[in-house]
Amino acid sequence: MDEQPRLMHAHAALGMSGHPGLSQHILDNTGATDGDGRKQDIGDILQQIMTITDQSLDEAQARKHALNCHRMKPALFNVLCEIKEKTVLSIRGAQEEEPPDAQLMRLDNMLLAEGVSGPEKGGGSAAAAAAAASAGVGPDNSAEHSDYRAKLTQIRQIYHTELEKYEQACNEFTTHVMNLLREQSRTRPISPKEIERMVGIIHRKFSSIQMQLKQSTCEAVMILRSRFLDARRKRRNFNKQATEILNEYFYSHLSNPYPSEEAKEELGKKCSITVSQVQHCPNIAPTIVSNWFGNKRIRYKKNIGKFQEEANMYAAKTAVSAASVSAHGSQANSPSTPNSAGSAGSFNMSNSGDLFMSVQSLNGDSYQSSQVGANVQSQVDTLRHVISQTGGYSDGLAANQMYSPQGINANGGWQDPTTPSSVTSPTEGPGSVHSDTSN
DNA sequence: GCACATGATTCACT
DNA sequence: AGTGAATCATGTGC
Repeated sequence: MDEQPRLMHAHAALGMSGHPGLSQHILDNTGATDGDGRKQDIGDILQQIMTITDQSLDEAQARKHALNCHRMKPALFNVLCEIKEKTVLSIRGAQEEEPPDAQLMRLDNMLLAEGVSGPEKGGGSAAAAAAAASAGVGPDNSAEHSDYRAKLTQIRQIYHTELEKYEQACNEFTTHVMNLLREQSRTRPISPKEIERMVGIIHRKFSSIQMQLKQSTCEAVMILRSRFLDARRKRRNFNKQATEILNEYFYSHLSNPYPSEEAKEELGKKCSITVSQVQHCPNIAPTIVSNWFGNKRIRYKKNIGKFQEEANMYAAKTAVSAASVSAHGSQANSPSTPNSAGSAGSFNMSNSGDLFMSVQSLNGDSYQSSQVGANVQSQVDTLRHVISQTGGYSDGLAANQMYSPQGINANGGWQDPTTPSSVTSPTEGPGSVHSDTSN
């Protein structure tokens, strides 16, 4: 009900802030009801406000002091506060509460998961280990792993340094603004709530900067991670010797080219995979060997013809080795296992039956024979000779046995792929598809 | 630059 | 868990 007089007091207060004489002038005219007169007053007030900048600082301070000491000041100030509370705050009130930023939460979670934010656990080794695991690599301390860890630590350090800087700047700025507002609150109505809101605005601004920092950090981690994984994925060509060893094993176990874990490890060692491929990560050798055998089986099966020559070559090598070992009085024709070959450390003699099958396919299978040249045929003859000398197989047996090419059965699979060739059964009889035994 | 070979990865299946 | 098949990605030779 008493709104009108209060508003008029407010006008008076406005004037007071600029000029003490002016306030008196307004106060003297509070009873005026003439509209033109009021406009004239406002014009005067504005005019005087405009001239404030011309006044010296000392003079302004003196007037400010006089204002603060004015007997009407507290009452007028309260009125101003009340008016402001009813207008400005009510306008802003609606847009206060914001939902928690989902993107920021995602970034925080990711940084936490990657070991960038949160408590330090060896420079994010957990994340590095996870990355390594996802790359199909054991938790061994490979060079790439430590490199990844070092770089992640670097990112972490930069992130925390920058974050600290931002927080410090935010706090400094907030303190500064709060002091300023508190100072100003003596001369103009600034409620604690308003200061609080201002602090909130400042924090939001700074948190948006923080979010950019977090985004950049996430990007950096992603790039690092992808590079790390790419490095693990990077293919490495085996050297010739390694390929030969693997091929020898493959073709000498053609009927069942599924090396046991032991055999894989042994092959890994023999192939020097531990040196050229996985010197920092020796446990991966069996995996690499598995990869190689997996690829070999598939590709061999897909295109047997293409691999025939290779098969012959390795069969010949195996046969020659068999012959030489036989000549030295060893048990060349015994169905020893690749790993039990022990002293010689060779897989060559492990499965002469497979070799035999290679020969069979060359000689008996029309599909095979159509693809071999005269030189291969002569090689076959040589092999037969070698085999007969080693007491391996008779021509009669060879003629009676019809095998699908290289041990692949009618279904397109190898016989009993679940049986590791390193445990080739010596009890397998002559009638068996597998002709490991030498009877 | 291209084709090819081949190691590695992924996914579905058993 | 091991495997086959498909696919990707890269090294190599021309």
